[in-house]
Amino acid sequence: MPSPTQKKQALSPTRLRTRRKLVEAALRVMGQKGVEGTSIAEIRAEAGVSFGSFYNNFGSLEELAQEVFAERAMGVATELDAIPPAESDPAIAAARVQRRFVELAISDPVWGWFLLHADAALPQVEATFRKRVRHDLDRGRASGRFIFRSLDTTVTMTLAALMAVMRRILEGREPRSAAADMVELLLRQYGIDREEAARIAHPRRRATLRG
Amino acid sequence: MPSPTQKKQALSPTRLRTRRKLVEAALRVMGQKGVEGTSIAEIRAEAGVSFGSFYNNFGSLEELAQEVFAERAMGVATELDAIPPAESDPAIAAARVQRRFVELAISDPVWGWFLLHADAALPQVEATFRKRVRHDLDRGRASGRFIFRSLDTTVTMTLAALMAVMRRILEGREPRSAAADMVELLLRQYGIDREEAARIAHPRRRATLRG
DNA sequence: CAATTTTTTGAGACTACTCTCAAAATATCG
DNA sequence: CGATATTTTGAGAGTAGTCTCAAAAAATTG
Repeated sequence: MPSPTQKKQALSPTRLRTRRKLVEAALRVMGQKGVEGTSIAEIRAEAGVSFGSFYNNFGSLEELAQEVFAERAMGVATELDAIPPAESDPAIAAARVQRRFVELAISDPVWGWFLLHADAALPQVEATFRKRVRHDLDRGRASGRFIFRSLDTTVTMTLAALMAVMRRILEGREPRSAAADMVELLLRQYGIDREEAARIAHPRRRATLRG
Repeated sequence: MPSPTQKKQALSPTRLRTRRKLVEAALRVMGQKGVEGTSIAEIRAEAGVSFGSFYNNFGSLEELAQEVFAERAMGVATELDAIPPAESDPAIAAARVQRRFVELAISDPVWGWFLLHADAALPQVEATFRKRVRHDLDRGRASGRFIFRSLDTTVTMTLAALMAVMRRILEGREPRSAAADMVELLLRQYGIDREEAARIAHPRRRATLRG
């Protein structure tokens, strides 16, 4: 037994392969049926390993789900950090990150659906994204670019918008262009005026509005 | 057996009392554990009736959940329709309805939690509220008061905001005042400018903003 | 390659739930 | 009140899933 202070006892290649099968199977199955709607039996079957192997690697379904999220989320974070090499305008930076986040999910629906289900089931998911959004909005406000009363409420609404619009697009109920429309509405929330919000959210399109 | 065309064969008082017990038990238990996280066994126990009586009244948990929602939602709709006796400004009307909606839920947390869980589990819930929000926003846009690109996306974001802010307040993570802050941000989304959004969302408070 | 350690395997014990139905209780009615 | 119809009851059969552990298989090591 590894001592509790030892964070990672190097895992044998064999064990690592089994873990990998489970993590990948979990991403697929949980993406389809939700974290709570999935049984260990299903994941074990999809992964092609035995019950024993599941328990040899994870203590519960939730632990496995957390591992799936942790692995993928790290990749997404790296991707998002790489976008604006050095963008000084918080509005442009936020717009790019938000838009890319939604587009990542819709270009990889298995991940997108997993994320939506995990968001409802794992507190860690909301906490992770909340931290990042809060940081971005706080900087924008500190610089005077964003104007709003409550940081918490603005963060809550931003996260809710990201997830809801992502879901609607994945369901095929809204077009991909909804991502840019969402960004425009979020910028307005942050106190950016209508014309500028349109320009930033739709860099190429003419900023015409019905209304 | 009543013919399928007959919508409602009048239910006997005895049967009605059993239904009532089940509906009220379901509201409580599902509010706490979620629609999907609740078993028939739990509700039956909470209601103090037998398994047989459950099946004599409802075909499934989901059917019972729908009945709970249908009954309560009707009451809420009536309440919301009664608010602005004749408010012509769509912005003021929307602000009042949205704020009252959140306040209804937080003043009756059992209902609030049921609603949040049901929103995730029953398609009918989202459909019901969506219809109403869509109607209100569409009128506001037609009158020229609201300006936005996509009605669908704006509706999606509004519903997401209502549910998310309601949840955060019920969790005790945001103050009750978050409801008004939310309304202010939603009005900005609809194209109302900052000063006016502040005035409408916070009728009594001085409209001072940090930023 | 034989001994040792690690990992996998899956049948089986257990738990939790769903759904049924014959009998009992209750309500209704002439 | 006695006869009939309605409703409730709960034990029990069936299903689906969790978790365990002794034995088998595979990997590692001297």
